[in-house]
Amino acid sequence: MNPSVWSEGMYSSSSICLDGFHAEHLSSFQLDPVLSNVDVSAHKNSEDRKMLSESAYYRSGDAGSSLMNPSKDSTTGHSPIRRHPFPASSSCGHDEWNLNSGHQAKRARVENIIKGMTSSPGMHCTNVTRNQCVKTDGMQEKETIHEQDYVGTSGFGSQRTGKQLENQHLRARLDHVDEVIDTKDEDESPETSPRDAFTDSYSEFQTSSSREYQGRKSVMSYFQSQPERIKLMAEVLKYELSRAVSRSVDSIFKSMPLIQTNIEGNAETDIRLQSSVGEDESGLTCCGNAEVQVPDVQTEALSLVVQKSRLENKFVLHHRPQPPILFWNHDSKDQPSERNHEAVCQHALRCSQDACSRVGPAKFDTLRNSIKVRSKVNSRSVRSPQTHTVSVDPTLMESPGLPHVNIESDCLVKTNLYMLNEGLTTNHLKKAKLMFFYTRYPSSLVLKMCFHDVQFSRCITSQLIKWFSNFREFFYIQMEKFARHALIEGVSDVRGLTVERQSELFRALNMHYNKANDFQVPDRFLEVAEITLREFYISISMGKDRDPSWKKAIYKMMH
DNA sequence: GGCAATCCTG
DNA sequence: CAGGATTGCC
Repeated sequence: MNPSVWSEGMYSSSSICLDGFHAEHLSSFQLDPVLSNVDVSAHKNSEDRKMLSESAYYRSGDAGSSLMNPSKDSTTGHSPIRRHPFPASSSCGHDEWNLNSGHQAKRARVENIIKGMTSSPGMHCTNVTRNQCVKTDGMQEKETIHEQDYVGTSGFGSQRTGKQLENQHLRARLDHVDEVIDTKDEDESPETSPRDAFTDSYSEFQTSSSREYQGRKSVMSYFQSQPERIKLMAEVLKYELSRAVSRSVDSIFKSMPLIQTNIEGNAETDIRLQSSVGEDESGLTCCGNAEVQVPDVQTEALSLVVQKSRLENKFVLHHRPQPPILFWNHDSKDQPSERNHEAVCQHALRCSQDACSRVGPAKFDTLRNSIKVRSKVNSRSVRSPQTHTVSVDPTLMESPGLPHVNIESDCLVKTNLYMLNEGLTTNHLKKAKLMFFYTRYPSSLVLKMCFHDVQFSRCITSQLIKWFSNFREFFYIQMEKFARHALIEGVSDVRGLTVERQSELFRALNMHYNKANDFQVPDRFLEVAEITLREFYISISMGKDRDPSWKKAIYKMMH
């Protein structure tokens, strides 16, 4: 493959969000502005640095809630900078913008469907006129207008006959709606549709202040006078809602929805986790789109090595002034959908917590115990829809065409959401590899944060640490290999050793950590690789490799 | 001795 | 990638 081809262009359509930096955390923790500018290299040892990062991390909760307060956004109107809209302080806050900005195409479709049901055949009352009807003339007159309008233009004769036929017509139309939606959903990727459905349905009830909803509200008001149609509409909405819920829950059970979405090659959304180098001091990007701030813990996770002073030829750990920014790519067509997916996840997680508090920990322990513990890497996330405590058809969670979801299933939904993976999956491995681009030595705290869907145990922690140990091993082996190769080839100046995206070394690394090649490897990683390569080169050229522990100095430096 | 990381091997 | 051995630090 031509490196120049894949280096940039390929990333524009599908990149990765490390789901470990899930909205739940992203919204909950913010970089402490005071601590953010501290140069960790000034601290005497790594423990201080770690404590600093962690204290910043813990302290950042308050800062986060204030920073992420949507009321601030509302004061600025439609700011070009869209932050992740979930305030840490409002456990059940559902940002109108986030939910409202779901798939507009589908929304428009639903709007058209609703409009079509009310305006055709022969209905001319637009949203505006309907609102005016409600405002000025009251419900009864509005109904009269609609009925007269409808009957008058449909030519069905008497009003009674017209109603019967209208009901028939509506039924047929609703059937068609189902068909259209089903067909559409089948065409859509399985990752995108659940959010849409959920978002559409959910936002129907949440976005009371939106203009669209006002229009629909008036439509619903119109229906309220007609029990038959109410029933039909209720069925449609219930169907949509149940399907959306089941799908969104299903997506929750996927250990890394966004990772999977992108790695599996189904998503068009480009979510990039990038370093914040070059961003402004506030940690905000000016990309003009929504962005999510990564908790300060990331600064620890991204304890990348930078060259503080090339003149001194001394490499030190340098605390990054800002956390990396998770932002939405400008070119993404599916941004709202992804954001809403985050919203769904966020909401679902809150629901799970809510369910936990209501059902009690004992029951959840039972649920968890019902899951088989897997010590090895599993190909799929642990999912156990059937439990001792709640007996519901397991296919419930899979079937997109359920006519309805009952109360028990709702309970199940919330119950299952609480369950965590008790084993690491292949997707966790993929995720860990991608994390390696940012951190070579993740602390257990970082691991817990990034693998928040995993129930941590000593075994899990050890396994993750072992993974990173293996990653490092491979990394250093490559470094040594290419350093020696450079010496053999007669490279005399260390400055001639560079790691570019086109270089063979990078391709080897990329092949190992990012085999699918759908992740934009951060430039910082290339810098680290280059620094390490040069260190190996220098050590070997100076004959330090005669010392059995010659690598340790490099390891220590890179730590 | 405990722990963490690397080294070695399969 | 995982398991066990080894090393080094506290």
